[in-house]
Amino acid sequence: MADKREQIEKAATDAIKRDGLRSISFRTLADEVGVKSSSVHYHFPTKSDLAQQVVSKYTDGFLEELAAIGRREKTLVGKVDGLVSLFEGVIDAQDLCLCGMMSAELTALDGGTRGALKRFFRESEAWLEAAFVEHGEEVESGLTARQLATLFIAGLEGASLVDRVHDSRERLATFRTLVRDLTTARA
Amino acid sequence: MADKREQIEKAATDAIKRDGLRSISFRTLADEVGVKSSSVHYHFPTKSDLAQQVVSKYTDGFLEELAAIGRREKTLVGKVDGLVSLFEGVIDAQDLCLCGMMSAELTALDGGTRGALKRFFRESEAWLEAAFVEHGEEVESGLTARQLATLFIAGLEGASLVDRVHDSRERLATFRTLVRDLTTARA
DNA sequence: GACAAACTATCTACTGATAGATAAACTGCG
DNA sequence: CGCAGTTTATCTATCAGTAGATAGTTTGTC
Repeated sequence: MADKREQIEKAATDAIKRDGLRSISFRTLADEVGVKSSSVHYHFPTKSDLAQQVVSKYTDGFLEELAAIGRREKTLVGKVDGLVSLFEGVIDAQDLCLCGMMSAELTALDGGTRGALKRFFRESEAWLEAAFVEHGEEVESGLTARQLATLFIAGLEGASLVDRVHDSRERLATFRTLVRDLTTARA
Repeated sequence: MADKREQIEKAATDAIKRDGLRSISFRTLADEVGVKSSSVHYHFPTKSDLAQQVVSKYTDGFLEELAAIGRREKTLVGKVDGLVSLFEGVIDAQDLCLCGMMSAELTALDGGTRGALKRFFRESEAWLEAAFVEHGEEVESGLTARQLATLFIAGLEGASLVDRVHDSRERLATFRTLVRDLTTARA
C-alpha cells in the first residue's frame, strides 16, 4: 500500500488545493490514509513541517512539467498553451494551484513555508521569461519579457481563482487568446 | 462608541482581508469590539450570515469607489490607474481584496455567500468593460472589451496575491504599464 | 537488540452554537 | 400621563466537537 509518508503528503496536497491549509487536520489526514494522528506527527512533527514539504514537492513537480512542455513545444504559443493547460487541469478538478491557495493563507505561514512559496513564483516566472526572450522577435509588446512573465503567472493565478467562483474556464481561456494576439499583431 | 453591529462588521472585514474568513471567530470578534460572543450571534446568527453581509457591504463600497473614479477620470488610463490604486491600497496594508481572499475559501462558503462573491466580480468587470467600450477607439487589442475587463480584474486579483508574498508592488504596477501600452501602440 | 513506524491515551485550547436571564428602551392603549 | 407588553441588546453558562501536540508503549524487521 505504498509508503505512508507519501500517502500523507498526497492527501495533504489534494486537500490543500481544494480547501486550503487551514482545512486539513492531522486527524482527517490520518483517517484518509488509515493511520492514527500521532503517526502523522511522526512523519511531520508540526503542521509547518508538512506545509513546507508539500509546497516544495508541488513546486518540483510543477517545474518538471514546465520543463517537459519546453522540450515538447517549439513555439511560444505552444509553450503558453501548455502552461494554460496546467491551470485548466486544476480548475477542472475544482481545485486551485496549491501555491496560489497558500498565498491567500500567507499570514498563517512560517518563514520556511513563505520562502518555499517565493521559490515557486520565482522559478515559474523565470521559465516563462526565458520563453519570451527566446521568442522575443515574435512578440509585439511594450513590456519587458520579465513583465510579461509576471503578468501571465499572476494573471493565471487570478483567473483560476475567479473562474472557480463562476464554475467557468472563460478567464483562463483568455490567456490563450492573449498570447496569439501578442504574436500575430505584427505578423 | 458607535453601533456595535457596525463595529463587528468592520472588525470582521479587516480580519478577513488579512487572514481570511476561517481565521475569525465569534470570540475574537467579540473581544475586539468589547462584547461577548453571544452578542455577536445576536446580530449575526451564523457565520454564513456574517460572511454574506460582509461581502455585500464590501462590494457596495467597492462599486461606489469605482463610480467615483468614473466621475473623476475622463481618460481610460486615468480610470485604470484609479482601479490599480484601489488594489495598491489593500496591499500596502498587507491585505488582499476581501473577495479575492474569500474566493480562495470558496468550498467553505454557502450558496448565498458564493452568490454575493459572483456579484462582486460581475459588476466590477462590467464597470471596466464599459470603460473599454467607451474608449474603444483608443484601444489596440485583438481582445473584446469584455475579455480585457475579465483579464484585468482577475489579473489584479492574482497580482495582489503574488505581490503580497514577495512584499512587493511590482506585479500590480505592471498593469499601469499595460494599459499605457494598449492605448499608445496605435497612436 | 536496535531501530522504524506505528499505536493508545491524553492534554490544553479553541470552535460555532444554544439556552436562559436581565436591564433598558420603545409602543400602544386606557 | 402611566402602566402593560414587547423588542433590543446584552450577559452568564454551557455544550459537543475539533484542533495541534506530546508521552509512553507496542509491533515488525533487519
